[in-house]
Amino acid sequence: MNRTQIAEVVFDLPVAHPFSYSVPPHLTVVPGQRVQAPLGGAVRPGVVVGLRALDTAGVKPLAAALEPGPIMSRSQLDFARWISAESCSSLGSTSAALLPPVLPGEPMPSACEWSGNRAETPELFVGADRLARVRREIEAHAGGVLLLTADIATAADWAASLSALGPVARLDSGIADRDRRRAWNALAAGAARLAVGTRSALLAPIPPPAMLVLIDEHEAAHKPPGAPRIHSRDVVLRRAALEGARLLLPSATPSVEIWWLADGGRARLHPVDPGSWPAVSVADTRGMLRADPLTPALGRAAYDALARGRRVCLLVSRLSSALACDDCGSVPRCPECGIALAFSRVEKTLACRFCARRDAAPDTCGACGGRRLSAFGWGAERVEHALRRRFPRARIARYDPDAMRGARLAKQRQEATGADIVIGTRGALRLFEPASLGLAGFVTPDQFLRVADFRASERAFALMWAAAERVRPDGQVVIQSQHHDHYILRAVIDQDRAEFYKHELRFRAESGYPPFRRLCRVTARGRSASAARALADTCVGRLRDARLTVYPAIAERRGLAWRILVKGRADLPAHVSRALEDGGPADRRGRGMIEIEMDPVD
DNA sequence: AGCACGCCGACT
DNA sequence: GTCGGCGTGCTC
Repeated sequence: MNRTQIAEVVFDLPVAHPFSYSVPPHLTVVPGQRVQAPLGGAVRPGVVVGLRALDTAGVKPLAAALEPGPIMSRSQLDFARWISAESCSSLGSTSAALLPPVLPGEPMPSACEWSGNRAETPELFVGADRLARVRREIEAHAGGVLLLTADIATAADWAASLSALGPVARLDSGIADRDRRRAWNALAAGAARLAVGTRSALLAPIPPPAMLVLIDEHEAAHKPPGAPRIHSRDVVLRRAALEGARLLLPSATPSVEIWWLADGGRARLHPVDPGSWPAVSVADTRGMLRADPLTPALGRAAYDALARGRRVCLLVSRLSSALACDDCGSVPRCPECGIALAFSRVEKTLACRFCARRDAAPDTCGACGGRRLSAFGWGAERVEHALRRRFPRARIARYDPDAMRGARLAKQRQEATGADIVIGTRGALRLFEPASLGLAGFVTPDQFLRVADFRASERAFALMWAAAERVRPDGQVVIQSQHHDHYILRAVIDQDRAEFYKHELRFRAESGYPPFRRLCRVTARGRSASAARALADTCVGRLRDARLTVYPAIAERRGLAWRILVKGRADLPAHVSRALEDGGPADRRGRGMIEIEMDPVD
């Protein structure tokens, strides 16, 4: 029997284990190198993750090396392993998502190892001058810089702006494969010092001493669909520690997780330049908003702004799914979980998304006995109609960049750019520079406060803060709300972030939400309702056996899918993977499929 | 994820 | 009698 070298190879598949191949005598491969290997009748690209000596029984040979050397150093491969474990994604899918395209004929610069002997404290920049300060830090930094954004458009802006400081390697998918790959090589070879990208750049080789920058750390877009299911914030925190890199986090409204780190001295909050702040007021809507989306206060503010030739942005939300009392403003909440109960108009029920609680919707308000309970909806269309009647001579446009793409979006954008009044969702704020608007108005923000999601308050706070930053110092922000004393509103009125985080952290601690506990969502799908149910029951049983906090499964898609929420500590991914075995993002066991989503953001 | 091998309905 | 539906299971 021949003793040869065996290469362990992972592929872009939802399969947890590597596949073994013999290394033909004419080939030399090392861990971290990309290869071609036969699998399931076809030759597919994969990554060598290990080598060992063994007999060759029943093993096929590698077909070819895709590149002359490893694309990942030992440090990068270990780090990819960590990301894979932490996100319950396969190592193959993780590597495929975080490595540049293969280009035959390109040279392979050697990828360097990370030293990480002195861990730096992550740094928060939250003030009005945060981007200018981060830019100065980048300018002053001697080594390489990796700057990550949540979307391609922002990456393009940064690449353009940083090019004044030297060659910029763009690593996001907004540029051609060839250029992206060359940018990666330029970095590894030390020919470029500045790198800009989105999450696909998380593994990029940066010349030491490295500096990492994550723009708008709080953005949910830092955890886009697709493997690996992990927020870029968690990745850069780890990478900075391993690599001994400085990590800069500019964000007007950091995530509660990051603020908590700063509270505990594990992140450093740089001195804050508060910047200018408009007058923020709450317009009481109790008993209003039946026939008109504008309270007298907001209507007057819009009139004044238009009369002074200033622009107006009205923020609306997508449809509400919670119930509220029109008389006292109270919202039915889950007694167990503390979150607003989701209202289903069709089924006439109130349901909690976290525990499986589901009750018939009441006829009267539990707090004041009022009989007017409604899930109200002032969507963009209805608001626009009402405003056209009220301001017949104003140029009014709707803008909802998250709901459309392509030519329709471009057209809408153009109309919105020239409009006096823009009605839009959160993406509409991107149209406006800081301190440029005459008025920002929130039509029915109570819907944000009521969304059946514990992160809703964080998002509402971020949105209101972002709106206020875009209003001129002599302009106004008007928030129409029944909750005039809500801590989010107080924090925005007083321009006091700490006020928000103090309350939010107390709520999270009391209810056992992140950052104090970790969450995982397991989805069990089946062909039939009974198969799905059985699979879900199996999962719940195994997770309970692992002594994790497991909430009862909630049916979706008429019983074809079941959502299971699991709570645990920092080591939750390992426990969930072990409990469900081979748990990939879409592990098929028998007749069904399991999906594991660590730290869900929605 | 692909892709092959499996056992039950309408066609030349 | 075969062609083909997709349900199930494997890929080194």
